[in-house]
Amino acid sequence: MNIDEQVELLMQGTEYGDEDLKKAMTTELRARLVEAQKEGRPLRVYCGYDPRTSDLHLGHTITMRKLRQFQDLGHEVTFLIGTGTSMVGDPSDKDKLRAVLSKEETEYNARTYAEQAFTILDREKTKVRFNHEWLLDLKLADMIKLGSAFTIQQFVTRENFRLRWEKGEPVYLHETFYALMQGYDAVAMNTDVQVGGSEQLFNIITAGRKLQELYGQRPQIGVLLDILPGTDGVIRMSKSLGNHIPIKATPEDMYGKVMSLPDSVMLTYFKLATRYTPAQIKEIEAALKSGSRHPRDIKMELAREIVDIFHGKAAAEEAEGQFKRVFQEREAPEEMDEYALKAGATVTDVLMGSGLASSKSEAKRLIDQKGVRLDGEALERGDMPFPHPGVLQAGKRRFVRVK
RNA sequence: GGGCGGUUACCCAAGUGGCCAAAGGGGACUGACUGUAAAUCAGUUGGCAGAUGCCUUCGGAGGUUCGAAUCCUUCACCGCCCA
Repeated sequence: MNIDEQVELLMQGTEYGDEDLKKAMTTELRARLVEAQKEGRPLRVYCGYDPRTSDLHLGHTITMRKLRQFQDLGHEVTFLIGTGTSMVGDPSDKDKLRAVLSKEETEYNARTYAEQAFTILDREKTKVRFNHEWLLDLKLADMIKLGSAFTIQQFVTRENFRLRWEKGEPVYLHETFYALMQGYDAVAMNTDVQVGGSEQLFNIITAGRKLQELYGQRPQIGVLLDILPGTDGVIRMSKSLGNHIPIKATPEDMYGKVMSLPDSVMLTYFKLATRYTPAQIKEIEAALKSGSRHPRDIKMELAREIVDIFHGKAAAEEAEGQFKRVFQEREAPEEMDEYALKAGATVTDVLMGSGLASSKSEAKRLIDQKGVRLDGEALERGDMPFPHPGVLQAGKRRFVRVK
């Protein structure tokens, strides 16, 4: 891959919210790549992860995908776990104060986090580091030096703080340390490139670069990635909003969730969450625009790719097969949970016993809404004895085989 | 330390003595439509019961009242302001 192609790949999916900044970063990245090649040294690249959850979703993986691209181009990648920074909690993408985590929680999360990250990163080539190693040893004198590079105004005008300020919510002093601490990570590791979400603009570009200069280093290049929307297609993917695709989801579930995305975000997904190259994505974009390919088929390709990444090709194909059966042909899936019919059980009993309904009222509601079918026929009453063994269906996609 | 305000169902949020299982929005679920969706439309969204019936819920505990999410006491947590 030549340098131009490398730059195109590495800048794929980035979002700076400002064209000039994007141009500047692209130019700097290009220059640094040329230089590294000439000197025969890899770039030092890192991304920091806040170990406040152990349950990763697709949104968490987009920076890992980017790191992997650097890795594949021969650069040195550090997976940095924010054991020090998490004591503060990044205020960047929240309009609320974040809870401070205990050391135990943090360590547990960090371990499972890294483990899941290796479904994307190359384990052999990845350095894992913890920023408490250098952050917690900082002296007050160091903090003063770091603090001298920033003004109160910079923080007050930051949108997330400003909103809280205006709403009369507290903004704690220690929250402002976060940017300094993250910036210092770049200094401590003397990095060339830092990858992060676009909400990391302040931390990476303002704080990181400024502090590196303060310490006589060359400022890093920020590779800021666009936000991955959740399954609603609009809001950033997050578990608390319930619009996430967990990477531990079963292949079938993952495939179905991807298919439920609105068409409008398909390309974003290709750019951020798949192994596709810029050239391949351009092709898809063209096919979509000209109408030469059905959007549904393109989305199926996306779903296949994403399931493949986490579960492998075979599982992806199987998930696709099941999806076609259940949704396109409206038939029952091949594999489903089974439930042993007990003598004298009513329809309601079976719905509850098999977990299709969590209460009798819910069972009744489902039946009233014509959402319950046995072998394709709607059941009318909940209080009648269960007619006969067969495939029991609640809604469109929940099935149980009653024996 | 002082003054004031808050705590409601999955989330946000209305409700200031009976008409409150509790408005509205979001989310979720069901149905129609469809390319699987999205959008749109209709419905459901505490539990139990063969209907207008009963039980549990409005931060915790206790009290006033025929009757409380609503009033009082107290405890806990949170916020704002003044020092």
